[in-house]
Amino acid sequence: MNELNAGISSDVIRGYNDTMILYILKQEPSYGYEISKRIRSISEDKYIIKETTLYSAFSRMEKNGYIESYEAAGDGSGKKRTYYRISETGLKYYREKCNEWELTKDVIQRFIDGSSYLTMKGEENGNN
Amino acid sequence: MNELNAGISSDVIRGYNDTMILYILKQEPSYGYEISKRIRSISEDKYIIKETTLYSAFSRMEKNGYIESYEAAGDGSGKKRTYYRISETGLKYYREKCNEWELTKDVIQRFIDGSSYLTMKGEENGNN
DNA sequence: GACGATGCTACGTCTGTCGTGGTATGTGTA
DNA sequence: TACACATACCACGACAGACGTAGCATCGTC
Repeated sequence: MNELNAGISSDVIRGYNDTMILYILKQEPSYGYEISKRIRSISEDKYIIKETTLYSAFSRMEKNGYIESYEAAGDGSGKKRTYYRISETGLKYYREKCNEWELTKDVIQRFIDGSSYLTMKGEENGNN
Repeated sequence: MNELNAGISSDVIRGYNDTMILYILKQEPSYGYEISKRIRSISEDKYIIKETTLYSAFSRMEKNGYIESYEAAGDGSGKKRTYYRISETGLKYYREKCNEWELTKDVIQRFIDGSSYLTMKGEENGNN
């Protein structure tokens, strides 16, 4: 099955892809392919962002002024890449999303049956 | 002033409205207006579900077999209401969403600055 | 009978995600 | 030379959930 993101529905991540990308760019400028790999590795393969999602996020965020792009050749090779760096606005946006996340997480958590059902190990699904 | 849900973007909640509704119905059958108020009160006014969102969730979930509806008059009045009760499938779905939530929460958290988990500094580094 | 609270529905728009498919360069290898 | 494969990016369009707007009907009250 193509469901690489096992157990993670994109509907939840929706709206947080931008945040993830900004988190990467906050550390240092980067480009599409590498960001995609970083996200995958940070999440320990639990989340793999789709290419189209990634690039549409780039153009959206650049339009919003959260990131800026510039052309550059990578290593010794002549391969051109589009690098992105985070802007001040982007950093501010990222921090807002972090705050929002704490809030939202708290709210959703109230509607989740947590530890109790997990401890009694009563899982009847073939999900993994 | 329609921004009643201060600080909470619907993009995050997206996909978890169903879960919230099922959480309410898991306790006892209920109907639209009351569920809406329950969600508002449980979240301490931090999240207020839109009417259209609520009712479209009903029809979606009924179509999926997660809930069942029945007509009933409420209190002494002759007002007809459409009550919903959760089904076995719905309960199973709810539990899956709970599991998914724990997973997703953990993943997103890795891209968020500001919590204590950062202080322990054991994060991903040059690990690739 | 005007009003607000309750209770529900129809219709259409918007936005983020993602499937499909395409372009182009660099590297390995046979 | 040929080819596969990883890298690197993009256009197009479909889809689904959230939501804005609008409407309808009932009930209690003043």
